[in-house]
Amino acid sequence: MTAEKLNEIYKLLYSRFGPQHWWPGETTFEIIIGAVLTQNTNWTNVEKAVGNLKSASLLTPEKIHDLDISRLAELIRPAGYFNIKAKRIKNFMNWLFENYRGSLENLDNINTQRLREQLLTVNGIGAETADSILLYALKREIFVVDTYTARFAIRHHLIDPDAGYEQISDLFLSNLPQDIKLFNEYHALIVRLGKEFCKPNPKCSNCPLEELPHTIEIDCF
DNA sequence: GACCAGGCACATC
DNA sequence: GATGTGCATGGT
Repeated sequence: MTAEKLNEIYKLLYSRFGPQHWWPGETTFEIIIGAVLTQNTNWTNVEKAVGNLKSASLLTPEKIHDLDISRLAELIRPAGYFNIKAKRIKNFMNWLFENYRGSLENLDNINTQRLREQLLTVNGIGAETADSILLYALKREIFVVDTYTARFAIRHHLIDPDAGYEQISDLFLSNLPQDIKLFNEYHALIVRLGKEFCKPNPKCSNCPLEELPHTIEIDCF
């Protein structure tokens, strides 16, 4: 039941919006940095911050690891929360250098769940950031849950309104084929839907999913 | 000027 | 274990 519904929704979203080409980033490392920078922040602000790092030719693990934290904070200022995010990026770099000699390739040998647990030990990397890194940067079979995803799942009665992160992520993982490309595109399409229609305010109108039976719930966050 | 944006950790009850 | 708060820029 849920599986069919998720499949139907996916087809509707894909036919309406087409492929979203996620994650917008040229390298694995850029995607990881972007995953931290985008925490509770508009993507256009993240692009400015990433642009600053690129212009300074600093977008490699070695350079960021060596970079002075106050300089890093200054460069990522447009992404907001720049002091805390500079710390979080540094925490990730320290983890990478202490455990994997600073090489992202060395993560390839690690089992997905074990890697997820390790990422979650890094201060500043929570469930969504870890999962974004795992799916979009490291190409693991993981479904990312963000604000848009939670709002979408609740409004369409796919999940209990006070479900936690793991529960929502499990909804997709358990009812979709285990396909990295599908997980990638589905999440990106939910975000696209969220940006254009499924907002907290104003409420949904002219939503592409309006024709779906039993899926429209106007109130709730 | 208010509201929102691809969260997270920490304090407090 | 739930609930509240700080962190901050930039677009609408």
